[in-house]
Formats: sequence, structure tokens, C-alpha cells
Amino acid sequence: MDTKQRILDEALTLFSEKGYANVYVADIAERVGIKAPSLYKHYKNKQAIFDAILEEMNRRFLETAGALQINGADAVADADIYKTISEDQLLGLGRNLFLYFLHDDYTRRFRKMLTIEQFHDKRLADVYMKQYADDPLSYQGMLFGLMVSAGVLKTDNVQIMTLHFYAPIYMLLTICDRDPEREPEALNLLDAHIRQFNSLYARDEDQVNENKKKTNRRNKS
Amino acid sequence: MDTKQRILDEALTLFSEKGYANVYVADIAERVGIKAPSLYKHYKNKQAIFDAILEEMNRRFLETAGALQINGADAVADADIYKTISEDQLLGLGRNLFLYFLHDDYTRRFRKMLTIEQFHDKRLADVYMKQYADDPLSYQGMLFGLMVSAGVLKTDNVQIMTLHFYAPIYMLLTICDRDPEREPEALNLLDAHIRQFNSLYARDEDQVNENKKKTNRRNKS
DNA sequence: CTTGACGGCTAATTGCAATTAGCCTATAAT
DNA sequence: ATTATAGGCTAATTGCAATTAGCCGTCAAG
Repeated sequence: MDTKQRILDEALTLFSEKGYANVYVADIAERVGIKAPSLYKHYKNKQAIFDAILEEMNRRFLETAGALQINGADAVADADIYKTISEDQLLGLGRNLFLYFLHDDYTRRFRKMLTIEQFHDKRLADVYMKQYADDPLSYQGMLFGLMVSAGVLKTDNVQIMTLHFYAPIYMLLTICDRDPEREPEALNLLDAHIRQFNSLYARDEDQVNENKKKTNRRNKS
Repeated sequence: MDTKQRILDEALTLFSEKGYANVYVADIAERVGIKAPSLYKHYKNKQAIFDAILEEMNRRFLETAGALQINGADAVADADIYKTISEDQLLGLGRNLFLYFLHDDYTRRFRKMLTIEQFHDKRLADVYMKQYADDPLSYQGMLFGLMVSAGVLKTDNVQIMTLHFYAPIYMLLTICDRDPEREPEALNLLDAHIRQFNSLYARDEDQVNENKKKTNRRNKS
């Protein structure tokens, strides 16, 4: 069937486990079920395989961008959600993000490969930073900005609040990447983190009620 | 002079920039100012150089353990410090940790090498985790535990509070490792993070005063 | 039915980089 | 003064892994 695609897939798996230099073209071929020279019918050379993976990753990334959701509802489309977000919804947001990053097969392998090869090629460092630092921070920063405007969360500095939300998620992710057995422990910490985050940043009760009234009024009109 | 040591030093620099597999024995030799075959007078083979770096790192790590200080005062020895710690001292703690990790030449190169090679060898993943996740969390957890007992900071969950303090530092560190030009930006975020952390977790003013009285009383007796 | 593109194979070839052989000098110990 | 050792060099050697050459079967288009 689609040998060309299978090559990319197996190559990504191997690169993510051992790094580009430690993977032999023959290894990739074997996994695909062909001999090494046959690979060259599909790709010019080993580097071309690597580059094709990068391209595909870039394509998928653009497709997926902004597709993260809160409990099935499209996050950006319905800004009203954030006016009454509950602790449970915040938990959902964090868990979705964490589990998507951790379990999505393509994402996970790709992240590991980036981690290994990032100092080899500045392009990769940039992709890594964008995908795991800048983009999540700016996306969530926007969400939290909405929540703060709505009075659901309270802070002087949304950027730092976002860092407080995301940095622990990022750190737990790097822990699980290195040692998958620690995932249960990480999930517990994740929940505890988000609950504590919520109680630190949630508006006072007065403000909650105030806000609910406003929302009700708006909904009636 | 001490060629054997210079080999380790140059090798570490190269490994941290390009990864073990992409560094040629001849590169290391050139940097040291000798020819490749001469290296074998000092080390059995390339792998032995790598292993020697690991050993040396382990030795230095044990030496340095617990040597982190708050503004020059030994952190662990004088637990009283934490009873009246100020925002500035907290800033000092965070900056010291961050700048030590980021600028200490040996630490920085070693961390980059670990990052690149961690999936190649489980030992390295373990060292990385210990050095950049578990140890900092448990060390700071202990400090924060003292501060909470002393009533300087307030929380239900010291472990999560520690994560809230350290995870952003860790994340900013990984950003600067990949792109040193972002260090000024990271330092600003670091300060803002710690100030916000302090205002989120600091005891109420009542409790401050309460605590100061107690401390004074204790000091007088 | 034949032809050409596709994709597979085996058997070279190539090229590089680690390592070894073997030699040479300086110096420190006997 | 002799000699052994440490540490450097040049010139092989080795070995592996990427790549190329060249062959073959299949199958779809004409």
C-alpha cells in the first residue's frame, strides 16, 4: 500500500526513540518490510525522509491549530463560556491539553524527536519553542484574558497568570515523556495544581454573584 | 598540561552543541590541539570519554548539592531566615537558582548534553529528571515547608505551591537554553512571576504582624 | 501484446570516521 | 648514562552504513 507514508511513520518512530544519527536507513526499511535500497525509490536520501517528516508535521500543525476544545465546545467560537467557567471546566481544559500532548501518537513522537534534535538544527528549536511554549501561552493567554474581562478570574497580570497555569503542565509533560510510568502521579499533580490555581485566581464570592446577576440579566434581554 | 582534563572539557562542549553521534573524535582532538590518535593515549575510546564526563558530572553534583544559597546566607543551616522572608529574598532565591542553572558553564553544557542524549540512554533521563525536576522540587519544598510552618506563606498544599514556584523557572530555563537571546525577556517574566507568586501565597497582614511579635519574643528570651 | 513506469531485490561501491600500528622525543627515575 | 614511560605524530586498517548499479516482475495504458 502506501509505502511512502509508512516510511515516514516508521522513521518518525525510530528518530523519536534514538535520534536521527542513531537510526540506520536499514532499520527503517526493515520496519516497513522492505530492503534499504528500495527506500531510495521513494526518497532521495535519509535527510529527505527527515525533511518530509518536518513538512508533514508542519501541515498537521496548521490543521490542528486552535482545534483544542473545552469539553467538546469550541473554545474560541463561544466566548460566553468563559463568563461562567467552573473549576471543573478549568480542569477539563488543563487535562485536555495535557493528555492531547501526551497521548496523541504523532504529537508525542514528534515532540521527542524535536527534543533530541533541537540543538542540531535551529529550525527545530524554533518549532519546539513555538509549539510547546509560545503558542500555548498565547492561546491560553487569550482565553484567560476573556475570563478576566468577564470577571471570572482576577489578576493584575494575565501573562503571568497564564504562565502559572501552563508551566506546571509543561513540566509534568516533560516528566512523563522521560518516564511514562510517572503518568498517574503527574495526573494527580495536574488536578491538584489546577484546583489550587483556581482557588488562587478565582474572583471573590461577591464578584461571582455580581457576575451571575449580570449574566442572567444579559441572557433575559 | 592536563590534556586528559582538557579532552573532557572540549568534548563536553561539543557534545552539548551537536550531540554525541555528530561529534568526531578528530573534532575533539583538534580543539585540544592534538591529533585524533593521540586521544587514545588518554581514553580507551570515544565512549570512555563520554562516560568520564558522566562520572565527573556526578562528582560535581554531589559536591554542589545543597550549596544553593539565599543572598549569601546558607539556606538550610539557618532556618530562622524563613520566618521573616521578604519578597526581595524570595526574588533572590528564584534568581539565584535560575541564573546558576543558566550561566554556570559546566551545568549549562551538561544540561544541554543530557537534553540531547536523554532518550539514548535511560541513565541520562534519570539524571536529568533528578537534577532538574525532583531535586529542586524536594529541596524547595522543604524550604517552603519551613516558611509555611513559620506562617510566612500560606497554603493547603506545599507540594503544589512548590510546583507553582519552580515550574515557571524550569520553563523559562528551557526557553533560554534554546534561544539565549530571550534571556532578558525571561528575567522580566521571572521577576513578575515571583512577585505574583508572593502576593498569591503571602500570609495576610494580620498574620505577618502576629508572626513578627512571636519572633521578637523568641529572640528576646 | 508490448512497453514503460513503479517498486522491489542483490550485489557492489563509496566514503567517512573510529581505531590500531608503529615510530619518535622528552623527561624523569635508576 | 641508560632506560622506561608518557604522550605526540603519520600512516594504515577496519568496519559500518549510506548510497548506487543494475536486474527483475507486475500491471496499466496504448
